[in-house]
Amino acid sequence: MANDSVRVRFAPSPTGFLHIGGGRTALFNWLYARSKGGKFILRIEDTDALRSKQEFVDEILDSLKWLKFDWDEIYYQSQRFPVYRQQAEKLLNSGKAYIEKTEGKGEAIIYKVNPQEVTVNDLIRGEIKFDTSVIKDQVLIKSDGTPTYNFACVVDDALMNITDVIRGDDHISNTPKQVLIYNALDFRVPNFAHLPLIMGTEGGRLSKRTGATAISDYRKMGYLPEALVNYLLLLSWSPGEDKEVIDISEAIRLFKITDVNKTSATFDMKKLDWMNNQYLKNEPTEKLAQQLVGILAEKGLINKEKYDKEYLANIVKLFQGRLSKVNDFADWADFFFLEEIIPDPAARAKHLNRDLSKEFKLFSERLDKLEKFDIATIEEAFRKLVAELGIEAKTLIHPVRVALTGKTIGPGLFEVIYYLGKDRAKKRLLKWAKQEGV
RNA sequence: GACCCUAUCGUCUAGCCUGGUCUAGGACAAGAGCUUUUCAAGCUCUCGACUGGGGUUCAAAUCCCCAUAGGGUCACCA
Repeated sequence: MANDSVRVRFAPSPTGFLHIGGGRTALFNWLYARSKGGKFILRIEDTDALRSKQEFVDEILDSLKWLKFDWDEIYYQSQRFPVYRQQAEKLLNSGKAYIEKTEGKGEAIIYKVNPQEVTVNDLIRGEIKFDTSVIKDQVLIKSDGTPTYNFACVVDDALMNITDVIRGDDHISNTPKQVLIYNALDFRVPNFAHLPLIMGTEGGRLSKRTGATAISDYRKMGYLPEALVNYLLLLSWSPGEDKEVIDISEAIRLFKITDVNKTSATFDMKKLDWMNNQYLKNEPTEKLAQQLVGILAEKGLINKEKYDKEYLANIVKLFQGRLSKVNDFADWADFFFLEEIIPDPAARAKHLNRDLSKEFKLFSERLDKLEKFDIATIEEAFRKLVAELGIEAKTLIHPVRVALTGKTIGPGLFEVIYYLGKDRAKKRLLKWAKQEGV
C-alpha cells in the first residue's frame, strides 16, 4: 500500500525566476499532495547548462519557501545524466531507438515513433486521443550527451514513482510523446492533470508586458504570501458556496483536482489587491510592523537600529484596514515619521487655498491649553472651536488635515493629531498660519 | 498550416456530470448613495453574461453535432 501513496512533483527549470504560472502549478501540486497525505517533490530541471543559473535556483527555492510550499524531496537533473543514458541504452538494445551521427558532433539517441493511437486520461479534461503518426521520431539523448526534456521527464517521473503529473496546459501535446516512452520502457503511466494557463489582460499568456510575472516581484510590492496563494487558488478553482477568502488549511480540506476548471483565467491585479487587503486586515499588527521596518528605514523614515516600536505599531494599526499593499504604508503614513512635510500640491490647492491663519492659530492655542491630550479631548476642543466660529466642522477639518498630513485622505483627524503629538501638530499648524498670514 | 484544448456578466466564478427549482447566484471592477471628517476602509443599491446555428426532448446554460472565436503545441529549449 505504501507504493500507492500519492507522489507529485513540481519541476521548474532554473532558466528564469519563478513566475505566477509556475507558482500556481506548484500550489496545485502541493495542495494535492497535502490533501492526499502524499509527498511533494521538487525537481530542478537544469539539463541546459548554458541557460540554467544557480541564482535562479536560489530565487525559485526562496519563492517557494515564501509561499510556504514545503517539499519532501529535491532532485537535480544535472546530477542524473548517467540514469538517462542507461535508460536510453535499454531502448537502444531493445531496438526501439536508434543512433544518429551528426558530423562534427557526437551521436544522438533517437526514439522511433510508430503510428498508433494514444489515449490520455486527464483528471481534469477526461479522455484525449492522439494520432502519433503526426509525431516525429523523438530525440532522447542529444549529441552533446544531455537528455531532452521529454525523455528526462519520463525517466524521472517513473523512477521517482510520481503517481500524478499535474502541470500546465502547454504540456498536453507533450503527453502522447511521453506516454510512448513510458510504454517503451515498461513504466507505469501516471495520472495526468493539465491545468489551464493564466492569461494576461491583453490576451495570450501572462507576460512581462502585461505586468509583473515573478512571484518575487509580488513579494517586493508588498503582497502577503497567504493572499497571493488564495488569489491564485481562485484562478481555475472554486470551493463553491460563494466562498472566496479561504485559508490554506481549509483549502487542503476542500481541494479536489477533478474540480479544477478547464478554462484559462485572466490575472486581475485589482482583485489581488482586494484579496491582499482582506488578509492585511487580519494580520497581527506587530508582524506587519516588523515587516515594514526595512522599507521605512530604506526611505529614511525611521532608524533601523533605534525606533519606537510601540509608536510604529500604533501607526500601523491606524492604516492596516485601508492598505491594499504593505508597501503603500510608507507613502501614506510618511507624515508620522517626518519632522517637516511638504503638502501634496493638489491637496494644497483644494483645501489650503484661502487664509486660515486665524483658525489655525486658535486651534493651535486650544491644543496647547489641553490638560489631557487624548483623542476624545482633542475632538471635543475642535468641535467647541468650530461651534464658536460658527462654521461647519468639515470646512476646517479638511484644511487641518492637509496642513498636518499633506494629504486629503488618511485616518480620522483626531487620531492623527493624537499620534502626531501636540508639538508637531502645533508646529505644522502655525507654520501654515504664518505663511498664509504674511 | 497540422494536431490538441476551451467557450456563463469587463474580470474570477457558481450552476453543467445526475435537463425542469435559472425571470442564471456570488466576488472584483465600474457607477450612485450613505457614513453629523476624508477614502484607497465600511454599508446600501445599480449596471452587467449562458458565442452563433442546428438537433434530441414536453422541457436545454445544462446532452449531441457544426460553425465561430480564443488559447496551446508542433526544437538535439524546458
